[in-house]
Amino acid sequence: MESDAPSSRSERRRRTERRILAAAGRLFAERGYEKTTIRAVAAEAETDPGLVMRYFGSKDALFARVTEIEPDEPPQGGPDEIAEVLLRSLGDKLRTRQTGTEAMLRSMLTHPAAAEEIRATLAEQQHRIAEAIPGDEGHLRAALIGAATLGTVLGRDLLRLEGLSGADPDRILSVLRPAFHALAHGEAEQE
Amino acid sequence: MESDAPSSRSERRRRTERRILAAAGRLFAERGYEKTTIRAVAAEAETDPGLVMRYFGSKDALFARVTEIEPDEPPQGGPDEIAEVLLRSLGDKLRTRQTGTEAMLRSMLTHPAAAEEIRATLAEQQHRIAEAIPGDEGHLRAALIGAATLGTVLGRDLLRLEGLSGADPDRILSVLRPAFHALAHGEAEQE
DNA sequence: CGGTTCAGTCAACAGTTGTAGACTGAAATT
DNA sequence: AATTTCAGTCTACAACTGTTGACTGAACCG
Repeated sequence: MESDAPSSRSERRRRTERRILAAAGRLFAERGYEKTTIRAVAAEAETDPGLVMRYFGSKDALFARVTEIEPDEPPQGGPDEIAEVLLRSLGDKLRTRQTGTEAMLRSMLTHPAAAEEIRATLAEQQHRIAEAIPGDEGHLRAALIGAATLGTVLGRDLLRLEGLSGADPDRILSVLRPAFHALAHGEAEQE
Repeated sequence: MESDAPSSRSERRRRTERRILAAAGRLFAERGYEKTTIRAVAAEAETDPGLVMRYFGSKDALFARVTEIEPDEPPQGGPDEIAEVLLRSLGDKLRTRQTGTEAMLRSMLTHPAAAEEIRATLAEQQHRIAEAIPGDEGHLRAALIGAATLGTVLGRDLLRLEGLSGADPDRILSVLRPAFHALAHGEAEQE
């Protein structure tokens, strides 16, 4: 009772590729790079390991395809605007979970390519943020905002930390908001 | 030119066990659970894979031994005291890096036992923190402090994020301080 | 219709893994 | 001195890995 009537060569091909990508995304996100095998991906996609190799070249290349993600909205403006933009980006990540992103995060501690991608992404964002933050600590502040964001997504969606795994994104954001503003401000605003 | 004159059976045994534990700690911390092989541990410890198995039973058991870590100073007091205690704990972790802790963190996204250990440790700390934080959001606030702490250690020592990898622990703490206090406070103290 | 392309299948490769067990020789014990 | 214990070594196994290449049959194109 599935939707089909497949048979057109290019159409079949496109479908299998999509199934493989979806299966790979799921498995990489759940198990990480090393524990995800080509065979398991093929089984999950109901196809053959050989096909996976032929269509994507190698396990590494498949991983790279799955973890292609579009960059965040570039933060700009003053410290407060920056904090709000970053909170909004975090909110998006918490609301609409992407297998690609999760695959990347899941493997970032063990797969060098994933680690490098994260480093590069965060570094670029940092530079933009640092420009807008007064004081010579701009880079450090930007990096710590990144770290906090990372920890939050990791804790909620990958580690499923108690008290965070089911939490409503909006409540998370509202608790985090003052903290992000505090981090974004070079000069102490309270005390 | 090494210090030795080994030969006493129990002494030799103790030494090799220590070498194995040290080697395993280093490798688990650098490469994570899956990519660390018994053979590599044995080679690093200049001994035999068979011995590693005999002395520690299994790879899992060896990992468990290596990642035994003593719990943090239990946080107590009001929100501000709690924030300070947690900052101090973070400072300790940043200043004196422990291979056991790093091995645990490195593997927490791919090795279920490591993930569970982290969850349990953080959950227990959270409960204590939550009691002292006013408002019904105590657990969420506690969890987010944990996530931020996790992200900071991860970003600095495991991922080596640009702008964080070489950062002085005290500067990190001073930037994080207002943010931790903001997170610990149930009622908004600033605006 | 005849020939070509190509999605899909299958079997096999070379290497690595955790783990088990037999063996050796020297320290420990009697 | 005779015997037992045990740290250390070596070999082997069964399972699993990414990857390759030969094969099959149906869709495609002339």
